[in-house]
Amino acid sequence: MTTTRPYSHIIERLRGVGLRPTRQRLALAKMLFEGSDRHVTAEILHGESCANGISVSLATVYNTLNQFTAAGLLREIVVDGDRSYFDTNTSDHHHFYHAQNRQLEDINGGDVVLQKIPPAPEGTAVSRIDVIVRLENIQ
Amino acid sequence: MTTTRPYSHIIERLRGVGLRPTRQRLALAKMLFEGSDRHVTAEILHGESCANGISVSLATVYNTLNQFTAAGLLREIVVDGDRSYFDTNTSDHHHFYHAQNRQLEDINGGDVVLQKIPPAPEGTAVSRIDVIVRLENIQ
DNA sequence: GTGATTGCAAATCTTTTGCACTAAA
DNA sequence: TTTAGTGCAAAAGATTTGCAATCAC
Repeated sequence: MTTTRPYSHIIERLRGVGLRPTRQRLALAKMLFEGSDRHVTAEILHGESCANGISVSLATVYNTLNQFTAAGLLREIVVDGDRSYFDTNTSDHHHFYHAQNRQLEDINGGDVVLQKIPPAPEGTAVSRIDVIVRLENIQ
Repeated sequence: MTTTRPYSHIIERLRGVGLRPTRQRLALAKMLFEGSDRHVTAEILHGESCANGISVSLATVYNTLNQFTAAGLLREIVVDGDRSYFDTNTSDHHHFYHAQNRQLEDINGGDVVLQKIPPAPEGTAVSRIDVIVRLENIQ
Protein backbone atom coordinates (compact mmCIF):
# COMPACT_ATOMS: atom_id res chain seq x y z
CA MET A 1 0.00 0.00 0.00
CA THR A 2 2.21 2.77 -1.24
CA THR A 3 0.03 4.51 -3.78
CA THR A 4 -3.07 6.56 -3.35
CA ARG A 5 -6.00 5.07 -5.21
CA PRO A 6 -9.17 7.11 -4.82
CA TYR A 7 -11.71 4.75 -3.31
CA SER A 8 -15.08 6.10 -4.22
CA HIS A 9 -16.77 5.25 -0.94
CA ILE A 10 -14.20 7.25 0.97
CA ILE A 11 -14.56 10.14 -1.43
CA GLU A 12 -18.31 10.00 -0.88
CA ARG A 13 -17.82 9.95 2.84
CA LEU A 14 -15.62 13.03 2.79
CA ARG A 15 -17.90 14.87 0.41
CA GLY A 16 -20.81 13.88 2.60
CA VAL A 17 -19.41 15.91 5.48
CA GLY A 18 -18.38 18.81 3.29
CA LEU A 19 -14.68 18.04 3.04
CA ARG A 20 -12.89 18.15 -0.28
CA PRO A 21 -11.30 14.78 -0.98
CA THR A 22 -7.73 15.90 -1.34
CA ARG A 23 -4.83 13.52 -1.76
CA GLN A 24 -3.78 13.74 1.88
CA ARG A 25 -7.27 13.53 3.35
CA LEU A 26 -7.92 10.48 1.24
CA ALA A 27 -4.70 8.83 2.31
CA LEU A 28 -5.39 9.52 5.98
CA ALA A 29 -9.02 8.47 5.71
CA LYS A 30 -7.96 5.20 4.16
CA MET A 31 -5.52 4.48 6.94
CA LEU A 32 -8.17 5.36 9.50
CA PHE A 33 -11.32 3.80 8.13
CA GLU A 34 -10.24 0.97 5.86
CA GLY A 35 -9.51 -1.64 8.50
CA SER A 36 -11.07 -2.24 11.88
CA ASP A 37 -11.58 0.42 14.51
CA ARG A 38 -8.52 2.12 15.84
CA HIS A 39 -7.23 4.65 18.32
CA VAL A 40 -4.55 6.91 16.93
CA THR A 41 -2.54 9.92 17.91
CA ALA A 42 -1.39 12.50 15.40
CA GLU A 43 2.14 11.28 15.86
CA ILE A 44 1.19 7.68 15.11
CA LEU A 45 -0.81 8.54 12.02
CA HIS A 46 1.94 10.75 10.71
CA GLY A 47 4.47 7.99 11.29
CA GLU A 48 2.29 5.56 9.37
CA SER A 49 1.92 7.97 6.48
CA CYS A 50 5.66 8.32 6.21
CA ALA A 51 6.08 4.55 6.42
CA ASN A 52 3.58 4.20 3.59
CA GLY A 53 5.42 6.69 1.47
CA ILE A 54 2.67 9.27 1.74
CA SER A 55 3.99 12.74 2.20
CA VAL A 56 1.79 14.62 4.65
CA SER A 57 3.03 17.19 7.10
CA LEU A 58 2.39 16.72 10.80
CA ALA A 59 0.47 20.00 10.82
CA THR A 60 -1.85 18.67 8.16
CA VAL A 61 -2.36 15.48 10.14
CA TYR A 62 -3.42 17.55 13.13
CA ASN A 63 -5.67 19.72 11.03
CA THR A 64 -7.20 16.71 9.34
CA LEU A 65 -7.83 14.86 12.59
CA ASN A 66 -9.55 17.95 13.96
CA GLN A 67 -11.64 18.38 10.83
CA PHE A 68 -12.65 14.72 10.86
CA THR A 69 -13.58 15.06 14.51
CA ALA A 70 -15.61 18.21 13.92
CA ALA A 71 -17.35 16.40 11.07
CA GLY A 72 -18.24 13.47 13.29
CA LEU A 73 -16.01 10.97 11.52
CA LEU A 74 -13.79 10.61 14.58
CA ARG A 75 -14.16 11.00 18.28
CA GLU A 76 -11.51 12.51 20.50
CA ILE A 77 -10.67 10.70 23.72
CA VAL A 78 -8.86 12.39 26.57
CA VAL A 79 -7.05 9.98 28.85
CA ASP A 80 -3.63 11.47 29.12
CA GLY A 81 -2.84 15.14 29.33
CA ASP A 82 0.18 14.63 27.13
CA ARG A 83 -1.43 13.65 23.86
CA SER A 84 -4.79 13.41 22.14
CA TYR A 85 -6.28 10.15 20.95
CA PHE A 86 -8.75 9.85 18.13
CA ASP A 87 -11.14 6.93 17.90
CA THR A 88 -12.59 5.76 14.60
CA ASN A 89 -15.48 4.21 16.51
CA THR A 90 -17.88 7.09 16.99
CA SER A 91 -20.65 5.05 18.55
CA ASP A 92 -21.40 5.19 22.25
CA HIS A 93 -18.83 3.13 24.05
CA HIS A 94 -16.13 3.30 26.68
CA HIS A 95 -12.45 2.54 27.10
CA PHE A 96 -9.73 0.69 28.84
CA TYR A 97 -6.51 2.60 29.10
CA HIS A 98 -3.32 0.61 29.46
CA ALA A 99 -1.15 3.02 31.40
CA GLN A 100 1.93 0.94 30.80
CA ASN A 101 2.02 1.32 27.03
CA ARG A 102 -0.38 4.24 26.72
CA GLN A 103 -2.76 2.20 24.62
CA LEU A 104 -6.53 2.54 24.40
CA GLU A 105 -8.88 -0.39 23.99
CA ASP A 106 -12.61 -0.37 23.48
CA ILE A 107 -14.74 -1.92 26.17
CA ASN A 108 -17.30 -4.32 24.81
CA GLY A 109 -20.77 -2.95 24.34
CA GLY A 110 -22.65 -4.07 27.41
CA ASP A 111 -19.69 -4.40 29.76
CA VAL A 112 -20.08 -0.94 31.20
CA VAL A 113 -23.57 0.07 32.21
CA LEU A 114 -24.33 3.13 34.22
CA GLN A 115 -27.03 2.23 36.66
CA LYS A 116 -27.91 5.84 37.18
CA ILE A 117 -27.15 8.97 35.25
CA PRO A 118 -26.73 11.93 37.57
CA PRO A 119 -29.08 14.84 37.00
CA ALA A 120 -27.31 17.58 35.07
CA PRO A 121 -26.97 20.81 37.05
CA GLU A 122 -29.44 23.66 36.39
CA GLY A 123 -29.02 25.22 33.00
CA THR A 124 -26.91 22.40 31.60
CA ALA A 125 -27.41 19.25 29.59
CA VAL A 126 -25.24 16.19 29.33
CA SER A 127 -23.36 16.21 26.07
CA ARG A 128 -21.41 13.03 26.58
CA ILE A 129 -20.35 10.55 29.21
CA ASP A 130 -16.90 9.00 29.19
CA VAL A 131 -15.92 6.04 31.29
CA ILE A 132 -12.24 5.26 31.41
CA VAL A 133 -11.03 2.13 33.11
CA ARG A 134 -7.35 2.56 33.80
CA LEU A 135 -5.30 -0.59 33.84
CA GLU A 136 -1.96 -1.55 35.23
CA ASN A 137 0.00 -4.64 34.40
CA ILE A 138 0.16 -7.49 36.85
CA GLN A 139 3.80 -8.34 37.29
CA MET B 1 -4.70 35.85 54.45
CA THR B 2 -1.39 37.31 53.40
CA THR B 3 1.02 35.75 55.83
CA THR B 4 2.18 32.21 56.20
CA ARG B 5 1.45 30.80 59.61
CA PRO B 6 2.68 27.26 60.07
CA TYR B 7 -0.40 25.23 60.98
CA SER B 8 0.81 22.17 62.78
CA HIS B 9 -1.73 19.79 61.29
CA ILE B 10 -0.58 20.68 57.81
CA ILE B 11 3.03 20.26 58.83
CA GLU B 12 2.14 16.85 60.20
CA ARG B 13 0.38 15.95 57.03
CA LEU B 14 3.35 16.84 54.87
CA ARG B 15 5.77 15.08 57.17
CA GLY B 16 3.47 12.11 57.18
CA VAL B 17 4.04 11.60 53.46
CA GLY B 18 7.74 12.30 53.63
CA LEU B 19 7.71 15.88 52.37
CA ARG B 20 9.63 18.59 54.15
CA PRO B 21 7.29 21.37 55.22
CA THR B 22 8.91 24.20 53.35
CA ARG B 23 7.45 27.68 53.19
CA GLN B 24 6.02 27.20 49.71
CA ARG B 25 4.66 23.70 50.28
CA LEU B 26 2.95 24.94 53.43
CA ALA B 27 1.45 27.91 51.66
CA LEU B 28 0.18 25.76 48.79
CA ALA B 29 -1.09 23.06 51.12
CA LYS B 30 -3.04 25.63 53.09
CA MET B 31 -4.67 27.02 49.98
CA LEU B 32 -5.50 23.51 48.86
CA PHE B 33 -6.60 21.77 52.02
CA GLU B 34 -7.82 24.46 54.37
CA GLY B 35 -11.28 25.05 52.87
CA SER B 36 -13.63 22.69 51.15
CA ASP B 37 -12.67 20.38 48.30
CA ARG B 38 -11.43 22.01 45.16
CA HIS B 39 -10.26 21.40 41.62
CA VAL B 40 -7.26 23.46 40.63
CA THR B 41 -4.85 23.85 37.78
CA ALA B 42 -1.25 24.89 38.29
CA GLU B 43 -2.05 28.21 36.70
CA ILE B 44 -4.93 28.87 39.10
CA LEU B 45 -2.97 27.92 42.19
CA HIS B 46 -0.06 30.06 41.12
CA GLY B 47 -2.40 32.97 40.49
CA GLU B 48 -3.84 32.58 43.97
CA SER B 49 -0.42 32.47 45.53
CA CYS B 50 0.51 35.71 43.86
CA ALA B 51 -2.79 37.28 44.91
CA ASN B 52 -2.05 36.24 48.48
CA GLY B 53 1.39 37.78 48.35
CA ILE B 54 3.09 34.40 48.48
CA SER B 55 6.05 34.20 46.18
CA VAL B 56 6.19 30.77 44.55
CA SER B 57 7.41 30.12 41.05
CA LEU B 58 5.12 28.40 38.58
CA ALA B 59 7.69 25.62 38.23
CA THR B 60 7.52 24.99 41.96
CA VAL B 61 3.73 24.91 41.82
CA TYR B 62 3.94 22.23 39.15
CA ASN B 63 6.53 20.28 41.08
CA THR B 64 4.55 20.57 44.28
CA LEU B 65 1.28 19.47 42.67
CA ASN B 66 3.06 16.46 41.25
CA GLN B 67 4.67 15.62 44.58
CA PHE B 68 1.34 15.96 46.39
CA THR B 69 -0.26 13.73 43.79
CA ALA B 70 2.47 11.11 44.04
CA ALA B 71 2.05 11.22 47.82
CA GLY B 72 -1.69 10.64 47.55
CA LEU B 73 -2.70 14.07 48.84
CA LEU B 74 -4.17 15.02 45.48
CA ARG B 75 -5.68 13.25 42.55
CA GLU B 76 -5.07 14.25 38.96
CA ILE B 77 -8.09 14.45 36.69
CA VAL B 78 -7.74 14.41 32.91
CA VAL B 79 -10.66 15.99 31.11
CA ASP B 80 -9.02 18.37 28.73
CA GLY B 81 -5.83 17.76 26.84
CA ASP B 82 -4.79 21.35 27.35
CA ARG B 83 -4.33 21.46 31.09
CA SER B 84 -4.18 19.21 34.15
CA TYR B 85 -6.62 19.44 37.01
CA PHE B 86 -5.87 18.39 40.55
CA ASP B 87 -8.61 17.38 42.95
CA THR B 88 -8.22 17.69 46.71
CA ASN B 89 -10.88 15.03 47.11
CA THR B 90 -8.95 11.78 46.80
CA SER B 91 -11.87 9.52 47.63
CA ASP B 92 -13.64 7.49 44.99
CA HIS B 93 -15.94 9.77 43.06
CA HIS B 94 -16.70 11.10 39.61
CA HIS B 95 -17.03 14.42 37.80
CA PHE B 96 -19.10 16.79 35.80
CA TYR B 97 -17.10 18.85 33.36
CA HIS B 98 -18.58 22.17 32.31
CA ALA B 99 -17.09 22.56 28.85
CA GLN B 100 -18.20 26.15 28.62
CA ASN B 101 -16.08 27.45 31.48
CA ARG B 102 -13.71 24.49 31.80
CA GLN B 103 -14.81 23.87 35.34
CA LEU B 104 -14.93 20.54 37.18
CA GLU B 105 -17.61 19.63 39.69
CA ASP B 106 -17.86 16.56 41.85
CA ILE B 107 -20.79 14.26 41.25
CA ASN B 108 -22.57 13.32 44.43
CA GLY B 109 -21.63 10.01 45.94
CA GLY B 110 -24.36 7.65 44.79
CA ASP B 111 -25.34 9.49 41.63
CA VAL B 112 -23.07 7.46 39.40
CA VAL B 113 -23.16 3.74 39.90
CA LEU B 114 -21.56 1.31 37.54
CA GLN B 115 -23.88 -1.62 37.18
CA LYS B 116 -21.12 -3.77 35.85
CA ILE B 117 -17.38 -3.49 35.91
CA PRO B 118 -15.84 -4.96 32.79
CA PRO B 119 -13.36 -7.77 33.32
CA ALA B 120 -9.82 -6.46 33.04
CA PRO B 121 -7.91 -7.97 30.12
CA GLU B 122 -5.44 -10.81 30.79
CA GLY B 123 -2.43 -9.72 32.74
CA THR B 124 -3.92 -6.46 33.89
CA ALA B 125 -5.78 -5.11 36.88
CA VAL B 126 -8.04 -2.10 37.17
CA SER B 127 -6.21 0.72 38.87
CA ARG B 128 -8.94 3.30 38.68
CA ILE B 129 -12.20 4.10 36.97
CA ASP B 130 -13.04 7.63 35.90
CA VAL B 131 -16.48 8.71 34.83
CA ILE B 132 -16.68 12.14 33.26
CA VAL B 133 -20.06 13.62 32.47
CA ARG B 134 -19.50 16.44 30.00
CA LEU B 135 -21.98 19.26 30.16
CA GLU B 136 -22.99 22.00 27.79
CA ASN B 137 -25.04 25.02 28.66
CA ILE B 138 -28.65 25.23 27.66
CA GLN B 139 -29.10 28.48 25.80
C1' DG C 1 27.08 21.86 57.61
C1' DT C 2 24.66 19.01 54.25
C1' DG C 3 21.28 17.44 51.58
C1' DA C 4 16.66 18.66 50.05
C1' DT C 5 14.17 22.41 47.83
C1' DT C 6 13.51 26.45 45.17
C1' DG C 7 13.69 29.87 41.42
C1' DC C 8 14.65 31.04 37.16
C1' DA C 9 15.35 30.49 32.53
C1' DA C 10 15.89 27.40 29.09
C1' DA C 11 14.36 23.18 27.13
C1' DT C 12 10.75 20.04 25.66
C1' DC C 13 6.65 18.47 23.76
C1' DT C 14 2.25 18.78 21.72
C1' DT C 15 -0.66 21.46 19.05
C1' DT C 16 -1.95 25.68 16.38
C1' DT C 17 -1.21 29.41 13.13
C1' DG C 18 0.42 32.59 9.31
C1' DC C 19 1.46 32.74 4.83
C1' DA C 20 3.13 31.70 0.29
C1' DC C 21 2.28 27.82 -2.73
C1' DT C 22 -0.56 24.12 -4.84
C1' DA C 23 -4.45 21.67 -6.13
C1' DA C 24 -9.52 20.77 -6.55
C1' DA C 25 -13.76 22.28 -8.74
C1' DT D 1 -10.06 30.88 -12.43
C1' DT D 2 -11.22 30.89 -7.75
C1' DT D 3 -11.24 29.14 -3.37
C1' DA D 4 -10.01 25.55 -0.31
C1' DG D 5 -6.18 22.94 1.33
C1' DT D 6 -1.21 22.12 2.18
C1' DG D 7 3.57 22.57 3.87
C1' DC D 8 6.71 24.65 6.42
C1' DA D 9 8.49 27.12 9.93
C1' DA D 10 7.40 29.81 13.60
C1' DA D 11 4.36 30.60 17.54
C1' DA D 12 1.91 29.25 21.41
C1' DG D 13 0.86 26.78 25.62
C1' DA D 14 1.62 23.61 29.22
C1' DT D 15 4.93 21.24 31.69
C1' DT D 16 9.70 19.70 32.91
C1' DT D 17 14.56 20.21 33.81
C1' DG D 18 19.40 21.92 34.91
C1' DC D 19 21.85 24.32 37.99
C1' DA D 20 23.26 27.73 41.26
C1' DA D 21 21.36 29.81 45.33
C1' DT D 22 18.70 28.99 49.58
C1' DC D 23 16.49 26.73 53.31
C1' DA D 24 15.18 22.98 56.71
C1' DC D 25 17.02 20.17 60.02
